[in-house]
Amino acid sequence: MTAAGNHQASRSTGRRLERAGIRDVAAAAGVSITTVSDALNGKGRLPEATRRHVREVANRLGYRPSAAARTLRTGRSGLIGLTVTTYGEEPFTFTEFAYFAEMARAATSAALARGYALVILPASSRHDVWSNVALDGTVVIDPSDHDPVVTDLLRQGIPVVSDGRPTGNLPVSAWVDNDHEQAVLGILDHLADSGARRIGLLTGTSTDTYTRLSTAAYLDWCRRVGQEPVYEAYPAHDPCAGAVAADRLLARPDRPDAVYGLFDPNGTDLLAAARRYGLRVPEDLMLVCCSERAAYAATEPPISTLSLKPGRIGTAVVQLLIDAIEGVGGGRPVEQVMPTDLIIRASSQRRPPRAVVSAPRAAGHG
Amino acid sequence: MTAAGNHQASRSTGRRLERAGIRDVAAAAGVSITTVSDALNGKGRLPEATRRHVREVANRLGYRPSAAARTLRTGRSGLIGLTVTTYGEEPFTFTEFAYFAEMARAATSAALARGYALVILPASSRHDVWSNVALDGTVVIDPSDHDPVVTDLLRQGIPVVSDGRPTGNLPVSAWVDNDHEQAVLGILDHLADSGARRIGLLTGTSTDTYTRLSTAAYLDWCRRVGQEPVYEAYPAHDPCAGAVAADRLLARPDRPDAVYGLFDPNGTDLLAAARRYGLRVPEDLMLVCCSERAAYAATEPPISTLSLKPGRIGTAVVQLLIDAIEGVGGGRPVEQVMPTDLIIRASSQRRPPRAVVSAPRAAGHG
DNA sequence: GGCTCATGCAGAAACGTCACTGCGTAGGAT
DNA sequence: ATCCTACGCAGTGACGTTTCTGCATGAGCC
Repeated sequence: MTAAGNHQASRSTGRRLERAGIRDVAAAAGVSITTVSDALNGKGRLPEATRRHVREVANRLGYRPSAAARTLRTGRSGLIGLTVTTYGEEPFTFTEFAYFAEMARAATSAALARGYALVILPASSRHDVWSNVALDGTVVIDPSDHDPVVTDLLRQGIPVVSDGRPTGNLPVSAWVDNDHEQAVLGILDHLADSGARRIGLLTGTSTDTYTRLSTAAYLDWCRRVGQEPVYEAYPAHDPCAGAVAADRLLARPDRPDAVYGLFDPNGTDLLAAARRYGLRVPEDLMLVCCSERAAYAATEPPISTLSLKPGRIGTAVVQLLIDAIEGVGGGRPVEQVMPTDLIIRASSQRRPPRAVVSAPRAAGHG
Repeated sequence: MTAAGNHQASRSTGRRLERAGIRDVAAAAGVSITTVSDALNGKGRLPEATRRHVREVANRLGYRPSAAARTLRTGRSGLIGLTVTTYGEEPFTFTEFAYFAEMARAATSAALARGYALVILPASSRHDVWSNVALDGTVVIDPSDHDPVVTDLLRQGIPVVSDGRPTGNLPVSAWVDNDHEQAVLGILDHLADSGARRIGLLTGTSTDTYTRLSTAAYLDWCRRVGQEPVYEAYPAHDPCAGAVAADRLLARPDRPDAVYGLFDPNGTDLLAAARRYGLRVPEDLMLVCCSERAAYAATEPPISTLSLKPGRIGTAVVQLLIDAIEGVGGGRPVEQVMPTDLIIRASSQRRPPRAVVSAPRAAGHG
């Protein structure tokens, strides 16, 4: 008696009747396991009649292939991780909430369209959770310098694509990022065009690429147009520090008449600070900040924002990752730079003179 | 020569050196596979010295147990699905975006704390994606009447917990929902307390439980206090229809002096409609709507909202689901009703008389 | 008519883990 | 001295697929 014979026997007798397996289908259809597998997966050399018959029987038995077994055998799970950096206990960063939500939405769509599903895995999760799920690849948002999880994944040969240029020399498989320099230059030009004479920057103290590139672009622009830089830096992960920094920036003797804030809450913080100093927006102070919040369209006045288009980023990141998983397009690292969108609202446009009733300001252009 | 012997031999020779398996650890540690498994999983009867040694070797080899193999063997994947109903192509409903985002955030946290990860799976996803991932259970948000995916999962014996009472007699394992009647009654009482004489309702035409219960509670309240109901219903999934319905409601001869809108965009829609008719909020018209949008705190005036506390719901749903998966707490269906939060802002509070300069209104309380 | 070759399918070996069974040994009880 | 038990570990069979290999059968060709 062969091992297979033993197996069949034990199966037909002592088994509690759970889901139908491929063996059950094979038996019911009067064919072999191989034939069932081939028929359902469109492989092998089978006449259409056999395929149809097998499909029919499988359907009748309500057969669902075991994802676990398939994954074990093929080495592919069809799952990709979505890792989001965390600052506290909670999985998402508060300040980047809208960004993440939109990005995740797009990523989910893109993954689904190619037959993959997304698993949400905060970087801070317990290690056992990470190793408990079979991932074909991972998207990681703003990986920190030498992220242990990322290096671990890469060492296992699992592709990792990052949203945001990786800092240090984290050897990710590919990355997607916005053109931050271009974005900052565009904003500064826009503010200057609107009549700003001295443009300030609210930036961060951390060394991540976004902050670095944006600040560098600002300093560069200042040098080019001959403006003395006016900026305050604060730890971006601390919301209170942001409000304080906004206040400090407007309290300076060389107070700017326009400010760009690099982080999501800067808009409201700057608006509040402006109110405290009796500055009208945009007459006395023009504002732009980088944010995805729809709420900035409804503030008084509405605040111009730089959108990083997280949807586009999410889609691109997933496409790149799946390409890497499936071995499409070489195997070399890919770098993709995406444009941003400047949404111009009232806060960065001086009202047309005809509607302005207030007295001309001293700082007004002369 | 035994089969195992064969196996070992083929392994030591022709295998391409990928990740270390449990066998490699066993060999390196000089123990059996069983011992490795027991040592790492805290089972069996092993002295602490052996456990430590095995752990050490495993660590040195960078051993990561194969999630797929473990899932296949144990029947547990540690994955739970998060299904969200879709109206269009995109995975999330636009009008419930903020709700979903917050709910998903909390659900992710709760799942992670118990060693599970969340997989995002829109209900409309291709069937092959669903059957390609081994789920221990699923959270489904607002399941429709006889959702084929849900019934399919249940037939497979996979626990399903729903956010929102299931319509029809969908036999979910458990559900969590807000106390919608209580919420509506609370809002109506609040508006009446603030001086509203005729409270209108903006509701939906669909038959989901939320709409049904809320509308019924409204009608009930009207009957009790002796007010003639004033409401407009529209297909909630169509944002344009919402704006039209808001307009219609304010155009009626028996125009209400306060309105509660059941859906997220109703606040802005009603505000816009009020402006068109020259109605001041809250002096001429008080507004409340059900929404999680933070933006309603920054509108002019800020709009009172009913928060369903999606975070609490998400946590509860996941706890219930994992309890069901792990067989905790009987196996009987559980129903859990959660309270809501009414966030009172300017739109539903008549300004204190001292600050009001405008002429007394005809509808003023007599 | 024997040869090759394509066709249609069956057998069986993995994939890597967990858990059941079982076996030898040491130490305490009788 | 003998038996019993607890201990520490090894062997091995699933879990349910996919896939490589291989065996028949019948058709086409010289």
